Amino acid sequence: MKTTARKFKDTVYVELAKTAKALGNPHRMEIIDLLAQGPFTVETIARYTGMTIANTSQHLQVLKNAQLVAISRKGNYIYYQLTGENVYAAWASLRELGMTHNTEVKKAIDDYRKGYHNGDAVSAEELLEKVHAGDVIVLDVRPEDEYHRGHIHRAISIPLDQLQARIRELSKKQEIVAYCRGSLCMLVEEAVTLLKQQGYKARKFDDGYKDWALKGYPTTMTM
Amino acid sequence: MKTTARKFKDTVYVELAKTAKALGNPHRMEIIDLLAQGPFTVETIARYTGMTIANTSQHLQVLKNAQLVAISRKGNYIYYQLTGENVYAAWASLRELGMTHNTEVKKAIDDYRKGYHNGDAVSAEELLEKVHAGDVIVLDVRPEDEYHRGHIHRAISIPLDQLQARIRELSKKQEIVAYCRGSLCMLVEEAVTLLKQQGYKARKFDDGYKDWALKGYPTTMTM
DNA sequence: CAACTATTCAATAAATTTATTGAATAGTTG
DNA sequence: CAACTATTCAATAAATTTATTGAATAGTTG
Repeated sequence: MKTTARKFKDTVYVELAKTAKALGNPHRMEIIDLLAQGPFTVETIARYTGMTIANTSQHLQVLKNAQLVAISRKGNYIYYQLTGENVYAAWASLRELGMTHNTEVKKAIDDYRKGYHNGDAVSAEELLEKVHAGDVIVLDVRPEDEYHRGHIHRAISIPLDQLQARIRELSKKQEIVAYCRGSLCMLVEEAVTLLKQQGYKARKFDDGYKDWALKGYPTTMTM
Repeated sequence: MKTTARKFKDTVYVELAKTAKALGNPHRMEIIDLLAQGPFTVETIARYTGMTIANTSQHLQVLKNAQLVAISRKGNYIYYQLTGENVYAAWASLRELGMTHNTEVKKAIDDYRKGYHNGDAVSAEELLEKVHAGDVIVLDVRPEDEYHRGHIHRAISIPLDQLQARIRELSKKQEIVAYCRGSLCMLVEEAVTLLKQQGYKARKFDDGYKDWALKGYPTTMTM
């Protein structure tokens, strides 16, 4: 009886460690972060992370073997995607852990944010109220395809690289809350800085799209 | 600007990967699982996990460097403990991920549970209602010191190894819900089997103490 | 402060992980 | 079905992780 219990534990811990190990590499961390936004091809992932295609493929195989990502074919391309919500949930709780416990991470975030002067962030609860009340422009600054795959309810899309050109579409009278992927995505900082420089009432959302969706707050797809 | 963003990301992903890596070893997984119950000495941890003292110490150093555990001295002994709740939270979400996605883990749990025939488990919500209503005996079968460090509100303590001797303390008329550490702790299975054999109305709690406490459900300390 | 004891350290060998290169493969398109 | 292209594979070298052993250390107790 005791030995069976020991064997059971051994199996479980070995397997859980494999999952953690699959996450335990900087490149794979970044891949998961990216794939949380939706499916991407090996080529896109490689370009995004600055790795070679072969190396990217290797890391994707590791994630696939750990059953953290799955593939689907569309035409000539293979798309990689997370196998489920709890993959991102686990990733997010590691990020959370890092952000509260890891001195280096805290320092890096502080340093980076210090470069901008964007004031206080809007919390998810606060934003939810504002969305319900309808007295806010919610601005999605991610690339357009990510917006179409899913965005905060009633948000409008102006990707960061088009923001300067399309800034007139926004009103200077209404409050604007901008958001991007998550608490490690800094597109939103650039967006808010740009908006404020030009006299818009802009604030940033504290979390990102995925965290919003994970809370079960209202989202929309337009595919 | 772009390069700074890249550098920021690199730092963060490298650090997050370190945290994941610190969790990415079967022994360390088990250590975290144990430390979630409270502080323990190197010697105790070594005995519990079946490792040598030196090797246990090495693994504890890894966890300490990753800021997942911290030490405190009491008399001649050094006690190791988790640095915070989100360490267990991250561990638990990895466990959750394993339990839903990992075929080996699911198989191991099924096989092990199959050895017992304890019927359906009681969910946390269900148990909370029962506790409020007061029409249930909540039975903590963990070692007594873990009980004293914190237990489900109104639970009584009979460690598994004393259960046979002290079984008369329980009533055959009232429903008994037994629990132990968590969803990977199998003490509760043995306890429920024993109780049912002797004619008690026993069921098992689906989660464990830590998961209950993490939900913010009522607990008591008796130290 | 001497004796004691829990814990850590340093060195080492074996095992595993990682990135790179160039070739192979598998699937699609017309 | 031939040509094409995205992706994977196999081999390799360098780097990292792991367990073990025996010695060293740091802190406590009386």
